[in-house]
Amino acid sequence: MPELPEVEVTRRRIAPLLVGRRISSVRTTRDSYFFLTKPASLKRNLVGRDIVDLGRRGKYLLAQLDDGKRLMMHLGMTGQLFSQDARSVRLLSASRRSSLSPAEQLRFEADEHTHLSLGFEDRGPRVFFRDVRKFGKVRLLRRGQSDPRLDKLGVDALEASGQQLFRLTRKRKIAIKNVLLEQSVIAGIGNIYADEGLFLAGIRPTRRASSLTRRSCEKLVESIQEVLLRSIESGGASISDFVAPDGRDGGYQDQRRVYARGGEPCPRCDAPIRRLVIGQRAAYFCPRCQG
DNA sequence: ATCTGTCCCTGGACGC
DNA sequence: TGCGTCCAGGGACAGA
Repeated sequence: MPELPEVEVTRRRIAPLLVGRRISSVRTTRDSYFFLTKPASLKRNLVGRDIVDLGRRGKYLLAQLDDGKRLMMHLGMTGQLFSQDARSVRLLSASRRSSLSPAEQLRFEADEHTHLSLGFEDRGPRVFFRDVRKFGKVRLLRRGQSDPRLDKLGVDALEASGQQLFRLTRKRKIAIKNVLLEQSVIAGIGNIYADEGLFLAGIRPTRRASSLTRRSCEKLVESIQEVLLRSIESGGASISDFVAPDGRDGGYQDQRRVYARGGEPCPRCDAPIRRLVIGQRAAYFCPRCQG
């Protein structure tokens, strides 16, 4: 479940394998809704281009090309962007692993989930974009062209202020947790960091958004940023599929306080962590600490 | 403008 | 061992 920290860790570690290299070959799976730009068009437009920069907005990655075009990528739920040299069991399903020898498991071969594969003129390692559930997206933007998905994004979570959150929640009657998940309000927060941030701020996820005071909004944004930064430092959260571009697991899954810890004792007060479904999504919180 | 429900997808966990 | 069922969830979209 790549959220801002996982996308940022991906950006930092894949950038050295993209920026400054010239694309010489593009392989894809067959067309599907994963491709906002058709595979044939991707190939046509990418081959021969240099990548000059790799940026991030919310959970989107944007690779800047030397001709002014941009490659927009979203990792969805299970997207993995990584080097051909990466080694990780997370790059192979359990059933696939079971039919391979230990030596074979160490060599990743592009499989049916590897929707985009870039080769480079320098003949160094290829870069793969793999996504089992295909909730990810890739699109080529022409020079100066934007995408409605980017246009709708709110302020990046690392740059948000409590003041902004306060203003944007005044008319919102739904649970604060659901507002945090809206990328049009603050971009980059997903289920894990919404729960973790709310825990750190001592705010119950079901709390009606408009009932938060200015002070609570400030505390909440500070808490979310603290959690996001700590996760980036630890390499992101490898709870199910996330793996860094070099094949390393993140470390934040072990630091998490409440997310996916239903029934376990609260790290602050020992009360059992509760699990609720809010807006069709699981939410974890401490019923005692989060008043 | 805001909110709710549904859908896309696949692998893994779990129960029988 | 194998099969069926449920769950995970980011985001687009339709309809209230």
